[in-house]
Amino acid sequence: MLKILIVEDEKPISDLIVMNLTRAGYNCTALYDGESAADMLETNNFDLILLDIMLPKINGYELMEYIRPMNIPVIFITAKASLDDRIKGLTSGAEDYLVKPFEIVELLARINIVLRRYNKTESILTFKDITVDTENHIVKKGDTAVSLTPKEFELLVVFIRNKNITLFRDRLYELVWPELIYSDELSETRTLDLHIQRLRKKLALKNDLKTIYNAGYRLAE
Amino acid sequence: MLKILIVEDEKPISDLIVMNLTRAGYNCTALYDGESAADMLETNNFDLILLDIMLPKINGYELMEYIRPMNIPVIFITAKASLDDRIKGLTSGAEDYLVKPFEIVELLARINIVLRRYNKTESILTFKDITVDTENHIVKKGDTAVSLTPKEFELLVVFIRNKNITLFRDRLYELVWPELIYSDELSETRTLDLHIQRLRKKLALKNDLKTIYNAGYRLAE
DNA sequence: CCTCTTTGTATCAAAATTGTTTCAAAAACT
DNA sequence: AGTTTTTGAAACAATTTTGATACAAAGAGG
Repeated sequence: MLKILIVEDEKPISDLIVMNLTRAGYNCTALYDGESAADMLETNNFDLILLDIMLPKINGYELMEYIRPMNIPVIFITAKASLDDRIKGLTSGAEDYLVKPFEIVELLARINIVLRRYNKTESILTFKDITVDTENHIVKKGDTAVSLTPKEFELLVVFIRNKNITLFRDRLYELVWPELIYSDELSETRTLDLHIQRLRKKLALKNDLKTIYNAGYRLAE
Repeated sequence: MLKILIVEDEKPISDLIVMNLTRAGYNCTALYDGESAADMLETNNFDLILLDIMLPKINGYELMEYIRPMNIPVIFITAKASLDDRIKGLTSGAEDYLVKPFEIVELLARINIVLRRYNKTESILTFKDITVDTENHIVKKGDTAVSLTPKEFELLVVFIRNKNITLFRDRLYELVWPELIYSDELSETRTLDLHIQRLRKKLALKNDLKTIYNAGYRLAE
């Protein structure tokens, strides 16, 4: 499980982030000032840091200097919308930044991008009793191996990487059948439905992989 | 919660705006001159600014120059109805303008439009114990998920985005059944009533979603 | 109280969307 | 080349959503 450190002094915001990242499958640690963050980094390893600029004791920029040699990706969180800050944040070594207030979905998307860039994507994904080894293309339901075709495998990975998020039909075609999105009739093909059906059958996902009528599908716990 | 900055030196008008916007679910900050507005913008982030033209210290146009690089949408408020001002207001980068005295409903409608144009619509809406996640198409009453059909969902979103506002039948058809407004018989269809009924039943909104006889409906707390 | 207008509700069929089966073409593998 | 596997098209079935119809109930105004 990937570990994310959240350094944000506004408790409500921090809680919101922690709740959502936890639900998305990350191991979260929340701290409320720069000093304890520095301490924590002494002894613990993280895959990503979300860092507020305005912090008590040690501020975000100062902490950044401390983090840089560790080669851990950082996404800045800032309340200030000024362009200066944006530039300063990025040049000080952050991978990305978000301006408060931000959408959770936006945050999740940025985290995904940054982790991928750092090759910190997990090779073992899980959903309930389903385990997916993305490196070796092995899928297990409980202890028994399930053989999936390539497309089925891709689709499953997309769903697990986006669990609890509604994936619209368009989006799914974009992710799994990118070659189709510029051909005309996405609306007339039953391809997606077919693969959904196959996944549901092979992995007994009838109740977990939900249909969102007139929208798409969602893998929910 | 979306944050709106109101810069208006006439206290009664400012209070009126704040009261109504707060009731509509926005986080409001009221300031009474251009200088303190500029200060506030240094450190805080807003999703929209309502800006009076005639202000003490720094006037609206001058402040506008300051705001422009921040890429925050601005709606001008002006007591002057002259065409010159209209043109000047819009060309100086404002998204819209309102001439005093204006109707609150008008203001709310303009705000809605501008925020949508800037993609600053919130993805999580709430009304009492009802939560609507517009990105994931999830509706919850308390902790239990409620499944709504697409039209029901759209209608609910409209009501929550316009809570405490009476939505006239015409307006509701315009927003949820835009394809119908140019067909003739809106008056003879019971479609809206049906969906209202369904929303009331599914979400126990009998007392909150009120019928305004000979007008429309209002979702009120 | 009566009438007219407007709104609420139950029922049901049409329309839209999704699920399923079958099967042939394409791709991958011997 | 022959076999197996994978993929998606086509056709059809099932399900869900939607709105029409018809009638009941409620409000307004005399």
